Amino acid sequence: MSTPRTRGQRAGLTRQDVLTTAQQLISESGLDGLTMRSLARRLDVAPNALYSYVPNKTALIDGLLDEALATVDAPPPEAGTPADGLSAIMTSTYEVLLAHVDLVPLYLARQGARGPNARRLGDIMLSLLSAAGITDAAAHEAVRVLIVYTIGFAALATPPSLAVTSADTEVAGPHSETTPAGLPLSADELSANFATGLRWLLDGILAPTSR
Amino acid sequence: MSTPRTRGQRAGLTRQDVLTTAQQLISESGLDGLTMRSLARRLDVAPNALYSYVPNKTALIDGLLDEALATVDAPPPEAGTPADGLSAIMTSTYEVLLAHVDLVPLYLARQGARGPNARRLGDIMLSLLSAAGITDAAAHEAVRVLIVYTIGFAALATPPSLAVTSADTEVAGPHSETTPAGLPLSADELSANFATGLRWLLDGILAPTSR
DNA sequence: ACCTGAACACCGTTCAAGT
DNA sequence: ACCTGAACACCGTTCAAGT
Repeated sequence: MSTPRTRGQRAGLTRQDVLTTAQQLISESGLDGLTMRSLARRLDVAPNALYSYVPNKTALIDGLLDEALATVDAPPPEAGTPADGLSAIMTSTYEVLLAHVDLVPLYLARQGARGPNARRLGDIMLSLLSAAGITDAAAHEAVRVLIVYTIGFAALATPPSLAVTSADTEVAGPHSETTPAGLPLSADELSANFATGLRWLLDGILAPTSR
Repeated sequence: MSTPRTRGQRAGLTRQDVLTTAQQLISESGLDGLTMRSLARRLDVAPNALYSYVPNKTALIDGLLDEALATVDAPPPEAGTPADGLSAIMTSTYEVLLAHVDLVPLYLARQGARGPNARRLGDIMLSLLSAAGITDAAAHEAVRVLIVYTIGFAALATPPSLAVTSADTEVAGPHSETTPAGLPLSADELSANFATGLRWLLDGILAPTSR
């Protein structure tokens, strides 16, 4: 638009530019605010220019997910008890997810991302469990439960229908009621709720020989 | 296509036809197999004819979600202990979700559906908790934890990238490895995993004065 | 009320060509 | 290697018109 580039001229993009701007678009206008075309528009290139940096939209989103996970604070495996370590890593993950609420539905849709950072976190969790004497199948069970619980809970904090556009639900009766489980909660209440359930899970996981 | 209807002729559709066929399309070809246009094609009507039965695609999907939840087996609140009742209702929900794997990402995206059937299940859970002496905020906490856990776990059983089209991930090295948490599990293993975590949660929730 | 025709404003992606 | 132009095969939704 502004600088009318012609045929052979370069825009000087990098893959980082593409990812960063994509995240910006999502932050600004939600999940469907990000299209290959809107992204290209923002970067001031033609839509198909993006395919020099990303094989397709799916890969672009995978990149976003993994980039967010990179900021999860993984405590050194030696410090503290395994329970504390697991609690810390899940809580940090929860907070990172909250900082990227709009990505949460995507994590859920592809059940937890597959990138290198996801693997890194999984490995740390396994080593913490191993230090607590839990290995093999039982350890993998525990990891799955914890991941599912954490992402799922982050989804609760996600404003309903981020990805949904026209949500003109019919006007309710006299009292417009709360959601199924009485959803309107503060972020603090939800965090406390998360912590409570996490403790239950960790107690169960780490209980001597599964109770 | 087949019977060339003209201007004023009716196709004789019902809302049920629309919902049923929509579910068929999803079962056959996944989430992006369902578009307003593909649905209309299957029903042999023009795309905009659907808007006589459904205000938009979002509402259509909400209808699908609630219809699935209608089949959840809610045990009579009197039979057995609250723990058994809660376990039964969550297990039934889990099974229903597994029977509709392709809908799970949608449940997650809108965090648990809002229809009448969702409300019905929530109310039953609350009354079971109440019978166990858990009310108010604590009860709502527990409901949220259980719902999130159940939907989240169903997501684990969902084949990765149901909604993702072109998943030509790069070919791995010598050994094509497992997913982050070692995902390739049988349905039975996952169900057992679900049951284990559910027990942990119920133990925590129903423990005398939160331990 | 239920349906069609035609259109609007979009999508993601590919193919060929330029430097 | 990086980019544009142009096109393909789609979307969801609306508006006007027919019976």
